[in-house]
Amino acid sequence: MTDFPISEADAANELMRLARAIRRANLKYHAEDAPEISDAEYDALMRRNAELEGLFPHLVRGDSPSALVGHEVGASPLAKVPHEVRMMSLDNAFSDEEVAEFVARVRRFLALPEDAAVVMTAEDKIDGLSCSLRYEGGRLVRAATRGDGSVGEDVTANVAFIGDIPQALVGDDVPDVFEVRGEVYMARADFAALNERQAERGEKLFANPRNAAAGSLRQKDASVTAARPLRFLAHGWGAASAVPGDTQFAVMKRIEAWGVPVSARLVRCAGVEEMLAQYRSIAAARAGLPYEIDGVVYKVDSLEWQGRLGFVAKAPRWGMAHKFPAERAETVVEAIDIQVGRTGKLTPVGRLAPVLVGGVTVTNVTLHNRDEVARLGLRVGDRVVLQRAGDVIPQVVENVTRGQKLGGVERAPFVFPDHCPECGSEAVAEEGEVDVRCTGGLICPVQRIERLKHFVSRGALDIEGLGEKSIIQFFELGWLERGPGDIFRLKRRREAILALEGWQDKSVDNLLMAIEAKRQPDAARLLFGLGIRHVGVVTARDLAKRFVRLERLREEAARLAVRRDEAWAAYNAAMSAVAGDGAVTPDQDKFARKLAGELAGLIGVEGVGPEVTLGLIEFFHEPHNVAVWEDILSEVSPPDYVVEALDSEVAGMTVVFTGKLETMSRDEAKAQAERLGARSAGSVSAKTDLVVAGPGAGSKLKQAAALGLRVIDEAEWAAIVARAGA
DNA sequence: ACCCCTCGAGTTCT
DNA sequence: CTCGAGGGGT
Repeated sequence: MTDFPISEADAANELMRLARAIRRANLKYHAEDAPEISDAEYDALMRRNAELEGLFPHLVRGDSPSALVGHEVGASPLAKVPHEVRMMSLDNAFSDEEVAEFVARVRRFLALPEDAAVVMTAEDKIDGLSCSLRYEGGRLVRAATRGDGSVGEDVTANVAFIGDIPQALVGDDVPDVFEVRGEVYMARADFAALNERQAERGEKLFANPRNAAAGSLRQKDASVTAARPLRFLAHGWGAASAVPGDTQFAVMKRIEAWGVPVSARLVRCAGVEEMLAQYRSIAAARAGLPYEIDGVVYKVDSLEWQGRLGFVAKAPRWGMAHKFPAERAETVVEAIDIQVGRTGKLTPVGRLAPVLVGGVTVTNVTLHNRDEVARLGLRVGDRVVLQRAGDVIPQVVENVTRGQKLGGVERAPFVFPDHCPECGSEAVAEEGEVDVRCTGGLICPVQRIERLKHFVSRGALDIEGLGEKSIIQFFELGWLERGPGDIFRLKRRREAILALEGWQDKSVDNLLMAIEAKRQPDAARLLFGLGIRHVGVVTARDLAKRFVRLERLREEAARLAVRRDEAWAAYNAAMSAVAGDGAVTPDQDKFARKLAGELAGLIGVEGVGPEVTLGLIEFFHEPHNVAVWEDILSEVSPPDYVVEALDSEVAGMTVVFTGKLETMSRDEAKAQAERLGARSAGSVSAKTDLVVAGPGAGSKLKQAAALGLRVIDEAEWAAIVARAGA
């Protein structure tokens, strides 16, 4: 026997550490464009790994880095750049009423009196692509596209050719760090000239200036960008070590003074009337502007108010885009197909004679559901008016030939199917529901594929390079038979994948690397990826926050399932003498609802009511789901879900606000609690840690007293917030 | 018993 | 982006 210089146990240990270190290095290298270790160090790790694997072939790990090529793997055309401050989008308004509503909402949230003046800025909204320019010490160090809002793409080299974007900001008040945010766009005249050139050279034409700008900026080869006439207008800022002013308007003026263009139509408005006047003035000027715009953006001018208003899921509460009416077009519905989604929902889709709407050719349009088709009285062959809602998703506005014969020929009405077109199972609409669903569940191959797609999708595990095509391909080969866990076993099929058409060494490595990178997935994303009914991104996050480890959530769901079954059995035993059995009686239904409500109370997460609770119980009750879940957990281990919150004395507490609050609205108080790492609940219970009571508090205060809870007033709350430094 | 808001689910095209 | 529906407040 050979005398090894290292024991087998030590080698196994070291291999594990190496796998982890190399994985981490790869991640840093690709995802964040900020390598932690040098190439030489990286190579040393790889060599040591290969050496140990040579000594102990039976210790080669399933996730061995040696199966994967190194640093160049996963290299996408443009490097990823995380945004220090998320790039948000804005809520849209399409009518004067919605604008008035927006101002009223701001007033309500800030608890301002009805007649208090709310100053807003207004400016034209350019149809380009958002870009963030980071200046450090006044010099441009990085330019990034918006991406998904959290992570964008590095276009630093590309924007070097945009004359509007200075390489350095000029002024004695330029902060150390300042990110200018704005829109990269192509002027109309330049767009026309570019397309002319493209036509002359027989190259592809761009559909509109927006696409031309996007295509020109996101180039791996920056020299292509150099030849394209791009421009830039600032409309805000992101991360900043200091903000030069206390109003939106003042800061924009400073940015302009530092040398970055700002819209000439940026103004301040004293109220709804002035905002709408500005909207109309910009709308009138629209055709004569050098660039394309799709609306007007309003922002609360006071930065202090902006801070208090904060954000909802993906947009600030202090801004709004007032869009121009959408362009419309007419076309013919040539067919109506039925699609099956991951939840089994049957969605009718109209196949259209191609038509240009708002700069894009549209050939498909969702018809949503059975009722919508009926509402439009839609039959194959009808002419319809289309518009792109919010200038993006096409929708049918009107059926022009409703009920008419076509060339004297009567057409059959569209019959919505009562069986799944994919698996033949019965398709039904639940009592009181609009959606028709395939009842096949996991029998239905399309549902299974859709669930897999959901699992790897951007909001869930976000496995790059595993798209619809590959999923279908692998699924049909039976490689994803057991469920999402199979994805993590694909590496055993490396050779088999390589043998498939369209797969090269490099693409397989990229894929396997992307999969390996998700061995420690974010618990909330994993939970979301399971596709539990009514559990979306937000709820998944809230649940993960509450349970920290997903296994605890599963246990709780299992406990609740037992509780439900017992309560249900007891109820039916007691009632059987009276009601008899058969279909669910109204009383039974009422009891079931009440029971679900009580169980929801035990979960104790805001936003999780009876329906969501039932979704959780049923998911973890179904043996097949549990098997899938355990299978996934045998492959991945999500770290405990701990959210970083501002350090405060109420972190981890459950706070209830009651009574009238004087200096802030309820929503604002709740948002503050979240920021301090506390949960805000709607009602007082034994789980409540702290009650913030304003004047006029009633039953909740009594309850709090009965439970002996700590009760404070608004001023004390404000002090806690201040101490946390929020 | 309602009303408002937020969340979930499905979808378009490049 | 829009729609419907769930949750929570009034």
